[in-house]
Amino acid sequence: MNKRATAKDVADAAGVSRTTVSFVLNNIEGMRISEETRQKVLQAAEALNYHPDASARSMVKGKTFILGFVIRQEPDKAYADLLLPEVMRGISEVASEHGYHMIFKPVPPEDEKNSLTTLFLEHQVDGLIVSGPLSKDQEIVDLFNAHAPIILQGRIDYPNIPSVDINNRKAAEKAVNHLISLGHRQIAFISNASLQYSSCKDRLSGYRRALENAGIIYDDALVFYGDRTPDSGYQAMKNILGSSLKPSAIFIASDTVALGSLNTLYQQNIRVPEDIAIMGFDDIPLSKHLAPPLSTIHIPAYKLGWNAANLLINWLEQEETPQHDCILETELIVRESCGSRQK
Amino acid sequence: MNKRATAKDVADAAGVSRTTVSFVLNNIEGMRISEETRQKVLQAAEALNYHPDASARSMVKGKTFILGFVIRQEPDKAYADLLLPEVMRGISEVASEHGYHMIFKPVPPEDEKNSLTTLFLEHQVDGLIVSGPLSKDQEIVDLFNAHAPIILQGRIDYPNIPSVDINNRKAAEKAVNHLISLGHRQIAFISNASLQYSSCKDRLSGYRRALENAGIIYDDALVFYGDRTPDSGYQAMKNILGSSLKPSAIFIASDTVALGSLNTLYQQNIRVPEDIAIMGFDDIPLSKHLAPPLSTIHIPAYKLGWNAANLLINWLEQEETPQHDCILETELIVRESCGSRQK
DNA sequence: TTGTATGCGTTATCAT
DNA sequence: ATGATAACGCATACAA
Repeated sequence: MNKRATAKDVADAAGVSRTTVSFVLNNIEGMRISEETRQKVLQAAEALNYHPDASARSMVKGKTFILGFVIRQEPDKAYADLLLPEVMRGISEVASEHGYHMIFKPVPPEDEKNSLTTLFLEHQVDGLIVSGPLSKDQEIVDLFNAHAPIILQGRIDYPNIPSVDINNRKAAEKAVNHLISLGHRQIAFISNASLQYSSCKDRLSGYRRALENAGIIYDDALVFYGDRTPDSGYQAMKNILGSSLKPSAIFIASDTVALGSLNTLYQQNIRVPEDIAIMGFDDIPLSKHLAPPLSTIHIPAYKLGWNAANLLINWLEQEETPQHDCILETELIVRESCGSRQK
Repeated sequence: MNKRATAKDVADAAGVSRTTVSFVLNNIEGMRISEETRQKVLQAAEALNYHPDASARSMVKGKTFILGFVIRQEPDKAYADLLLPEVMRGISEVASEHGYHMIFKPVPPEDEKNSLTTLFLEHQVDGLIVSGPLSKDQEIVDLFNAHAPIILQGRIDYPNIPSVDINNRKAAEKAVNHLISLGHRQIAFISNASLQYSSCKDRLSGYRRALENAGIIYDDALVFYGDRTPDSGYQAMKNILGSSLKPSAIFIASDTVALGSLNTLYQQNIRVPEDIAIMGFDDIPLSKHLAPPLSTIHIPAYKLGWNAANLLINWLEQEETPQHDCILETELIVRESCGSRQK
């Protein structure tokens, strides 16, 4: 890149001072500038293709105009999340509108060199949106208490940290109720991941609650665990089929995990939904294209990102911490994998 | 966030000058500093939790330490690309190792306010990795001629711009050869997207070449177009089935598009591979979990990103433009969707 | 071996 | 209405 024009160059070209240039270009209210100089400056800037230097600007403003979107997971898991791109799209759209950029980064907990705190300390970002935290995450708590602008996408076991989320328990309950309404009583559960994550805990509790409301006894033996990957779903399903359990339906709390489970069933020539009903969770973009199309719970991923970014930017610009969590509605999507009512 | 400590604070605490602090912290070679002051500075920095301010550092160094990863597509299409997360992972891993951050952004061509050039002019990034360019992209050419550090992930019709890519033609040929070796002669083609993209053009030409090498006459009527989405594959497949054509195999130059096509077949009770053979392209993470598991061409997405980032950072640090393109190998993945040899 | 002085490109506070 | 000038936090050439 050839050398860029500075404000001084524009000033020289227009025959005014740097201050005037700054006033004109930033549209300062108080100062009334003669239309003549105004035009001169504008033209000079245009001619020299002047754009303010981001570093210089951010140094003097004390702001980077950069939002961090960080995932509390190992990179391979983080990037495998099929809902993430939609969340990112929501964030970056809002960011873009407000003149912010977004840096994306997996930052697993307990990573010394690469902490959330460092991002603030080095002043790389103005604020953070943190996705998929563990229930206990002391660093987030500390940061919040130090008044760092930080929005959770998810939930942790600590009050008052502004968050954008869905009601996982309620959504899971909705999913299992659907299965129950279809006549299923023996319903297995495959968790999306370990119960260290609050979303997993909440989905399990929704499953349990739906069962109990229907007078079905909750049975630990029917609960299995995935780790967000199709492979884990493949394995979990094998375990179920290999056991003496004969569930007529399975609620899998992640479409991605369900993908692997479906694969097991395909291999063993077990038909869905004729032989077994499958209910997913997440509504990843391809669930509707699976064979059979997967019934699931729709998560408004784009809106999740959109809301998180808006809360954060509002916080940054208005200097006020959001007072309320933002809980978005989920939707039961009935496709074909659960079939219709059992005889 | 409470006020951060500056180099001056560290200097005061250690009882030395700011210069000394800088020397110690940046490990300047020439200057030999007494071990005593060295320790004093280190301890003071530690105690104050000092981290250099990114904006200030980048202003004085004339570098942002930020890499831009931009997609030449509309946001909704860009974020729907299921291979992208792996490419990002490759980039961000390398970036991270070298102390760079990555900003990700869809920047469609012809977007006035949001151009690649602006990113450089405002000095938001040190360099760019541009994914999925159209064959003709004047802005990229101009930028390259102005010596902007820019790596293509893909190819455009202009020589010498450093790029990281696969050999799309050869890969497509490989895929179609497999179909031919299985005994298929009537092979339809669904393009991943419009031929404005060179990857699409190249895949089509590979298809054509394989046909001709096998003495099969190329027929325009067998060529259909997707637009990277499952929906477009769904529609294309409907068109094929609705026509008088009766291909025994279809090469779909995108697994994502194939997903939709598979859905059409499922709905119409057409079995894969018994009734029709399907070959994909991309090897997105879930292709192996589909029913049936999809035969496809594996693209080393992570390595694509990894190489692009390495080339770019090398360019930035060594000040030398890469001289050679980096063409990565693809691999034919045989799973179940093509079946075995036809009788 | 360490300190002084200057510059990076902006914005913003003062005078004029 | 416009122009000097200071300040932001850091790195570094030069001086001591």
